[in-house]
Amino acid sequence: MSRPTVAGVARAAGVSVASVSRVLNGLPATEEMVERVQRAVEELGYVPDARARSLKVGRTFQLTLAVADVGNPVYVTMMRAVEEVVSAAGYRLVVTTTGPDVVDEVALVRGMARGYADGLVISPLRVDDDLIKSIRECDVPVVVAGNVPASAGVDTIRANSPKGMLLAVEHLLQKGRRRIAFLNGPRDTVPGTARAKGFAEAMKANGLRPVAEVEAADFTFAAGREAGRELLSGLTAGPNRADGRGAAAGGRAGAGGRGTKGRKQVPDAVIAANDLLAVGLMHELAAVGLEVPKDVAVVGMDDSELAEQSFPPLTSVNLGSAERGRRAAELLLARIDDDTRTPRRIVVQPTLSVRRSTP
Amino acid sequence: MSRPTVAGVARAAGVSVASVSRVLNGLPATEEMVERVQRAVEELGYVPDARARSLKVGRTFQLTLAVADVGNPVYVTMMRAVEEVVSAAGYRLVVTTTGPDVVDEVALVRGMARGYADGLVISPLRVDDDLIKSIRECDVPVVVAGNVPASAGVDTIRANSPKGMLLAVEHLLQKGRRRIAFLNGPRDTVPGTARAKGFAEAMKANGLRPVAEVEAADFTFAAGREAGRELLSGLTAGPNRADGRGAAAGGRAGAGGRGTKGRKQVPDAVIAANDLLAVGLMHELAAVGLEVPKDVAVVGMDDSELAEQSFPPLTSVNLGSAERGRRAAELLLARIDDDTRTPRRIVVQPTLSVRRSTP
DNA sequence: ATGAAAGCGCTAACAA
DNA sequence: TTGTTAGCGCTTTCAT
Repeated sequence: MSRPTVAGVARAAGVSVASVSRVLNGLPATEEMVERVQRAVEELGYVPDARARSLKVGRTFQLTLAVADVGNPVYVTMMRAVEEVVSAAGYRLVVTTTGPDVVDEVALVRGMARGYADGLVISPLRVDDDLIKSIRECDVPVVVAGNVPASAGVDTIRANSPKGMLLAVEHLLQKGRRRIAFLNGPRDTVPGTARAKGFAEAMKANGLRPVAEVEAADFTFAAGREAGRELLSGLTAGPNRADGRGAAAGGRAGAGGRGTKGRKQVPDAVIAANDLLAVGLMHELAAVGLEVPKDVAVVGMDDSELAEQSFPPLTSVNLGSAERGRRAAELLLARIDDDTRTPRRIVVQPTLSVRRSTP
Repeated sequence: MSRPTVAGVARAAGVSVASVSRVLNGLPATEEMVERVQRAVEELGYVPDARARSLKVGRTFQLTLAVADVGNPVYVTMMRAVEEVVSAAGYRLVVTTTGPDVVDEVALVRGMARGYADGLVISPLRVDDDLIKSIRECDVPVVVAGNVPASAGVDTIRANSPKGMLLAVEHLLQKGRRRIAFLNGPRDTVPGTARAKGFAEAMKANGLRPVAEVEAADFTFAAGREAGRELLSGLTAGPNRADGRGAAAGGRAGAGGRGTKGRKQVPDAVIAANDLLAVGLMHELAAVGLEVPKDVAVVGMDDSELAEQSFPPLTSVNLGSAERGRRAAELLLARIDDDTRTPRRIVVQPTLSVRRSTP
């Protein structure tokens, strides 16, 4: 036979469906009533149907967290923080993956109207007007963990990348490194843009010019290796290299040719836009016989679990992923509670986690 | 104003709700009808409510994947594989975390009766009779990615840990390493038990006795470091160590005292029960000045993304996480399709991914 | 081909 | 305090 419903429980207990519902929801009832219902529930193994319930009450008590890539350890940190807050508030958290394309992000936000959950925390990799529009029009509250324009009018928790870059640059400077290169992720992403801007500002503020800049195709380990290879081949290639790769790479390598001496310099430090890229780079450094941190210091960003797992452990800018996750969740809960509050934009300040990849 | 419903669309289009539903579901209708409904849908920005729909049709077109720890990279691999299969079949995948306790796993399985999804893939860390019972009684199909007894009568995809251990041991042997130690995870877990058994068998089959065995508190990096420290302190401690840690550690360190010469041996190889533990161990090896692979070779298990990210890259037993994920998803879809088929138990065979952590 | 109406399982008025 | 009943938004007979 099929799953029992309130009606089945009511029949078994010899009471009305309303009474069953009341007991189940802890509303006032006589002791005997509670007793009878609970026994019937027990006997039948009754479990209420969340869909029917949410159809009626208009809430699912589920919240969704959408991230671009489950393989990026920064999301692990964030997920844990969000989970903690929402489960404490009695919500179930479900995680979905969007992939790197903005159209998939938009589809996900639009899809929230189907009633899967009562709210959404999304950390978008790429943002366009469509996405912002879909967020504003979304039937359920959305908070963005990432950078969207203030004009968008949505709740936002974001990191302070420029400040983080400043921490990284000044730390390196303090350690006597001045030939700093930058390994960014795709510049057409939200973090990619922010990091690029932050890096440029931080260097300028300290009177430095980048030794080289390369852009990885993704915020992944594999892309980090590839871009790292590009960065290094442009620098270690002799003037009369046969295969011409050095020149080719130099062509894509931003400021690579504009060293202070008018020719290429080997960097004594590299800042990577996230930890995965940094670790990828370190593999390439090892491959060409450069030692970290002796020959080249490396700084990552995100201060994810990977930073302490990597070898040598990676100095990394902590952009507050845990705190951003926590506060994003809190903001979402607050908005679910009161949808009229004006959108907030919270900025979480970075710190630097110094480990052995810098001297 | 509120979200539009079929009724609203019907009114706007000047047709009946039934016709709206039909057009939305691609059932036969005149061209004009389709046209009118679609325009109304467009205008109102109508999105059907998935809860109401699933309440009626009895299906959610959502599938759940439950893992113990999102921080474990082996689940990333599995998640990707599952996602690919289920999305190709038109299902949405949602991921939830159970945590390490069996009671939480049971609660999750029981909770599936609420109708969150049409099926569940669960990779349980710990299994007891309650869990098996809950799986058997679950209202929606469940497939287990892990090892449960055949008597449980549930669909299962599991790895072949013993075979994997054999690959690891024989690889080390072939590289001339014979003083092999074992760094396991908690033995009261499914993988912990399987690995321990497999390791013992593989060693015995090759006429070897373990140099040491330690058990980490969790399958995490931190626990790997701690257990690694224990392993090494038991071995590097002199006979008259002042703080007594060497002895204490030796006490917990399984066969640590039963070397072939009647006293402790320094291992020339360590097999770890997963990649996170292996990486944690490598940090401790470095801390005491032992080089990988020169002094000590290290083999991990899972062949996760971390194995190639680690430095040196980690030789790891590929237990087929991607294939297990893929086949688990396929099995789930098949069972949703036909709930009468007899439960299958599929075993995925391991391979060895040799990297630089072994000579 | 289209419309009217029943009903999925639940909760919340309202009535008793 | 308890029971009766309407209805959440949708699909699906059953008539037309």
